[in-house]
Amino acid sequence: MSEPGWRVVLLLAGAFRQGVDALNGELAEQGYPGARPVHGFALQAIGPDGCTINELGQRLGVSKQAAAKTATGLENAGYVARESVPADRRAVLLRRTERAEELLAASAVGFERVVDGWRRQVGAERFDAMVEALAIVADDKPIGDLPGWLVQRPPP
Amino acid sequence: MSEPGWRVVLLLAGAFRQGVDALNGELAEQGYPGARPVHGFALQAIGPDGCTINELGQRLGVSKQAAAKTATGLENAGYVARESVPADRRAVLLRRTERAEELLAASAVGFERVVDGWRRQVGAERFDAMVEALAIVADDKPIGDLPGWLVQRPPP
DNA sequence: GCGATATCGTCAACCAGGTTGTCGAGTAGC
DNA sequence: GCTACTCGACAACCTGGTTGACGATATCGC
Repeated sequence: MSEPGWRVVLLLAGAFRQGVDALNGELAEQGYPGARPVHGFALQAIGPDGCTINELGQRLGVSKQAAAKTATGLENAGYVARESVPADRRAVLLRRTERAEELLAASAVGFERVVDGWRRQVGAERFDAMVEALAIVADDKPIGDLPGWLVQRPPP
Repeated sequence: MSEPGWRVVLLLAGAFRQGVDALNGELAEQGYPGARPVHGFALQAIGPDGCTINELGQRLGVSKQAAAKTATGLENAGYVARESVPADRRAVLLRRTERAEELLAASAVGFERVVDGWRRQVGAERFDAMVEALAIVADDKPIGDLPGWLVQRPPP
């Protein structure tokens, strides 16, 4: 193995960042210049049926307070609406808006484009091997607290 | 392609995080329980001959104020010493201590162990394919602004 | 039915790491 | 020598995370 260990880990970070940057470009092209992948992740976590703030926190691997802040941001951006839960008057049901569904669709398209580009770059066979290997290595590790540059505002 | 695009990007993040967590574990075992990869990263940037705060900021891609904070942290942890530059009495020369050299050596060992573990998990052939693919995808993208969980303190 | 206990979401305080702006000290150019 | 620039420090602020406390509500046990 020619690569030193630290370089492999650095490559993972670089590839991830490359993907995020590319996706941001795709989303900007599709009319969501301010959308960050973190929005998509959170909306995915909310799911088509909605979820409460606590559940969102668990799914994202952060505290419920952090999840509440995220939810507020999403709400202000018009991506989620708060509904009440009939069965539990303490709980708040976060539900995706139509705008969120559109963003998710655009995001899925963007991801496919980015990843298809990668597949073409590295070759289908090697690409599939990479994905298999990543799946083993990553071992369903939750993202947890998302990197700062995931949500960095685009330069004004 | 069975994997949706977004999952591939998620796997990259998960694998990176897995590597960082594993390295933290290795470093803790080797007697550096508080060391984070970001320390090694900054020490690498300082280099064997040392550098000034401004240079450190440029090399890490952050402002000199942020570099100064990093340098203070490194100094408090005993990894760097401040020396004066005879040619310029404004400047401060950051220089690695012996302890820093030891940390860097331990860090290299830790990275090797982590990556060897991965290689064993996924098989040498597939692993090499993954690294090749990552090198193409990452395309020497610089890390830039480091993720927050890179420096997260270990739970007490 | 009712008290004890647990959970939901919010507020407040704090931390880490980043940013910009300002400023004194020191260097360099004319 | 005066001016302009650079180095590093300080202060203020932003973002996104954390923990702790608390009111409101559910749920359990008797």
